[in-house]
Amino acid sequence: MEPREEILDVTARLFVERGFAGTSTREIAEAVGVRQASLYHYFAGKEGILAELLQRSIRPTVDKIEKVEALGAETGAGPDVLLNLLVVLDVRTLARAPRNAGVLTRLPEVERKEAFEPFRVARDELEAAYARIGEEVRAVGGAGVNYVPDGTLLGKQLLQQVEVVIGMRSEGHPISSSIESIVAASCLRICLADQTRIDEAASRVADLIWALE
Amino acid sequence: MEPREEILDVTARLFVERGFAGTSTREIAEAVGVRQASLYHYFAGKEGILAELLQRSIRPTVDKIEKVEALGAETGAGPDVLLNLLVVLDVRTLARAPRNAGVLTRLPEVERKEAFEPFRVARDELEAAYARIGEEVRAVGGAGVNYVPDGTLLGKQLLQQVEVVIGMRSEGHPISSSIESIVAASCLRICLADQTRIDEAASRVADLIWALE
DNA sequence: ATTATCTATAGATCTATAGATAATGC
DNA sequence: ATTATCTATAGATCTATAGATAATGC
Repeated sequence: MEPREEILDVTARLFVERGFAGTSTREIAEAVGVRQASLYHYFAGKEGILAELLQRSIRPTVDKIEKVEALGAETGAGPDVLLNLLVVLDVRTLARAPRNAGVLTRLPEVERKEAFEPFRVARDELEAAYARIGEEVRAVGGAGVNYVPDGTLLGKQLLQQVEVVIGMRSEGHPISSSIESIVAASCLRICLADQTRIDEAASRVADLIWALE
Repeated sequence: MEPREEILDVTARLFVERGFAGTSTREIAEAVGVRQASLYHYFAGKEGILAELLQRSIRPTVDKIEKVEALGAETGAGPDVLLNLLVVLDVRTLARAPRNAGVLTRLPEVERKEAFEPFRVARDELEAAYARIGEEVRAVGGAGVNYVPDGTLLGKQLLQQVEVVIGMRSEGHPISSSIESIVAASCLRICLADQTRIDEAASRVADLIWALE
């Protein structure tokens, strides 16, 4: 592995275990096997490293939002299918992230520091997409039903639900394709889809997802 | 406020904003208005303060698990009602925690340090209760259905779903009683309960919850 | 006596930069 | 020339403890 990639990999592991402020540049350097000052050749300090790790953890999913919504227009796939697709893509990205880097999005520094603003923007885009598609799913069957989340809450509920895979990985559970499907189904249920619609959406996802990965 | 309580309150705010390693004892002391060394009179260092904050954030809910399950035996309330009750109690605890202290449970140090083991045990108990009750809810109507979470996943999904209120509070949204009900309904939906059962459970919760708070 | 608070400080870090040296690529 | 790496270090913290002093409660 080239040094730059190795620094990212090693730092991801340390930040996930100990957090941002809890990891020193010296520890990173030692784990990589270079001198502390050499890190500054590749990155703008600790913040620079985390900024890149955060981008990598969310970019793949955000880049696919447009594609997913375009697929709705092209293939006539309804919101159930689109939500299912987006969830599966998001779950896979989190499941494959080296060192379970999804954990990093929850570090307190991410909310506070200027350097992470691009990440926050991307994350808000993703949440907005969940809110938008989730509301469409809900609109299909949820007329006159009680205890229904509005868009803001719904977006957060779906994002939160997907992130259950981060917690699973933290405890060492592998993320099987069956977990993908179950999390997607749970998201549809949160949006009031019934089992018939869930089965239907799941069967169409299999044929569409290859085009998006 | 007595000094000990004030230290807890101020530290909760700082830890939520900056994390554990990102907050120094000197900053805490300054914000409280005492000398740095004086903190050690009340607590076993930074870790001692966080240990107590974590306990306070989860204890109220864990203490109610037994009561909730006992209520099932006493009143004949079914699992739908029990899950709804537990979720509402949990949401209320998170909603009322000073400074949104629920955020603290996600700090990386919480997983690593000896001092927080009692908290981790309590949190696992809560997750186990969600898994247990969630499985019972699912067992009522979920025969032969596809894409169904097992107990381990279900426990995590429910815990994760409840924690959506932490995120809401972080962004300044007040936690209304309608959000309580919606989150509870979402949890029942994740467990495959249909709208009839959700309405039924919600109507019984109103009569039972006063006995548990 | 005990509790609360302070000053002072040991000893151990931290990050980021300056500036030297070596290796690589045109 | 540029890229990669190093040594050395400025300057700023950090936590935790020792030990003094003042206030409180029996």
